Amino acid sequence: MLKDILDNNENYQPGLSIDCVIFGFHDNQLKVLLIKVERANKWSLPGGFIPVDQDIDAAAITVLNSRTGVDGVFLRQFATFGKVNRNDQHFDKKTLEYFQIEEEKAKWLTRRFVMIGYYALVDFSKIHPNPAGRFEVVEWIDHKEVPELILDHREILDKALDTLRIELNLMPIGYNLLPEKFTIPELQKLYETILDKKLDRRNFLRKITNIGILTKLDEKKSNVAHKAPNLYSFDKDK
Amino acid sequence: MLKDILDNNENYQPGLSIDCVIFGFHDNQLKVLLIKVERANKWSLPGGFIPVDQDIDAAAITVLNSRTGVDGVFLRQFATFGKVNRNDQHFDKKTLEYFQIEEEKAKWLTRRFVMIGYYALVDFSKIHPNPAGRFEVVEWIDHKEVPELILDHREILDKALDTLRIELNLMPIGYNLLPEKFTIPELQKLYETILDKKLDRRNFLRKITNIGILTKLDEKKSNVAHKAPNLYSFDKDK
DNA sequence: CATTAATGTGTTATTCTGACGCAATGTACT
DNA sequence: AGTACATTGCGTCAGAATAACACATTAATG
Repeated sequence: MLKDILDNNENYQPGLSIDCVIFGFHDNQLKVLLIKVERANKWSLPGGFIPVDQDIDAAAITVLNSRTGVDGVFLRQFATFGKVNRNDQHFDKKTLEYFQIEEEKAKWLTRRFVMIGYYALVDFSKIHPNPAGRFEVVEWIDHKEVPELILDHREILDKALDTLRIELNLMPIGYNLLPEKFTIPELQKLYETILDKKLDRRNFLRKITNIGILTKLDEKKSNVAHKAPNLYSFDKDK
Repeated sequence: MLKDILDNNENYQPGLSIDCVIFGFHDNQLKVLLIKVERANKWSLPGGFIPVDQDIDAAAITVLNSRTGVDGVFLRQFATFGKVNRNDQHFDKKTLEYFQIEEEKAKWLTRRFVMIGYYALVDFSKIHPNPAGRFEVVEWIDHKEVPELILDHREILDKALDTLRIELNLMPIGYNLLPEKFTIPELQKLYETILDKKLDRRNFLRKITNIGILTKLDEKKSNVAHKAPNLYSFDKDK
């Protein structure tokens, strides 16, 4: 895969890559999809290169799709990172030998890479994390327990979360992270988890219903302890 | 200059450039700094390439500084543009011949360029637009009278303005565009011009002073018609 | 059938916002 | 000199949005 790209590196935008911060919500935790390749001892954000004949937005969709199998979801560019030392320390001599990459072609890979960051919001229940190969691990990790990441990926993840927090107040983002039918308490937990603070139940309900994008379904959640909460769905027209 | 870069193109990030949307405020107009090179019939945003040994933020500062002579001002990345057709149609055959650029090196220039957009807020009164050479025109143009621009520069300018409008509500941006001492009515005109709508004098005063970042000076504007307005300055501590 | 831990609905006080009234000031004109 | 006038400075008030809190309702559990 990597070797394919290097062998045809003239088909890819040089010194430029895309990383996706993919958020999901499960067990009242905000999860991030991280990958770890064999031989590496640190995790990283899923990323990819940019074919010269693809818009960068399209390339980002490709990255997201290849890892999660979904498309048509919320995907948004949030920042571009280009510190001088953004070269890929993964690819030291030993690794290059291991992958049987010729030194000449390695130059394409080991230069400074400018990275365009996207973040995505996906419905956790619909995703089956998809490793690109046998030597790769793809996993959902609670954003509060993210281990050390390669390069500046930690900084990038933080920036993505900052952006998410700001945009959460500007548009009804939350719905992308939940199944089609959901309860208000679930939605509130999502907001609380992202914003990392407690919200008042009653004020939250009023605010969220006042926006007018929720449809109250004639259906209640079953098999739950205590009072069964009503189910809602997102009105896509608005 | 361009030839210098091409002759040493290995020192520059390939397929990547920086454009700056530089805003100023004068005569109650929001101005944008645009440039026009000889032989071109359209205006464009000031831009530049990215030295491989410079952070992209540093490269943006260089672009800003080379055109305006100032630094240390508000400069902020707002988006990255990478549609497939973002190649520089400036450089058709005739132009390349005119600049005596060899075909081989021209390839470096005529490929698809991904562009990182920054916007800057500068104090109009301190700027002396600085053409890079004899064949270049640099001018402040009212944002409402911007002529047709090259490529997607119009779209980029619009996006910069959108971002400015949003961030105007999030942080006290206005001050970067005014001289050290200014009056509340001046500040209000600035807000009205950026947001393109009338604001109520009294409500504006209340809101802006409540933030607590303005210092009322013991000084009034002189030589003005009618009642002399009080001067304020920006409290940089906050 | 009472207990319990949730959900659904309502009330009140406070703050924020928008719309407007009026006096104070300094220039310009007669 | 005195008056008209445009603009600034300060205040008021009603309505909307927000925050804090009380109480009744529901359904699983023992």
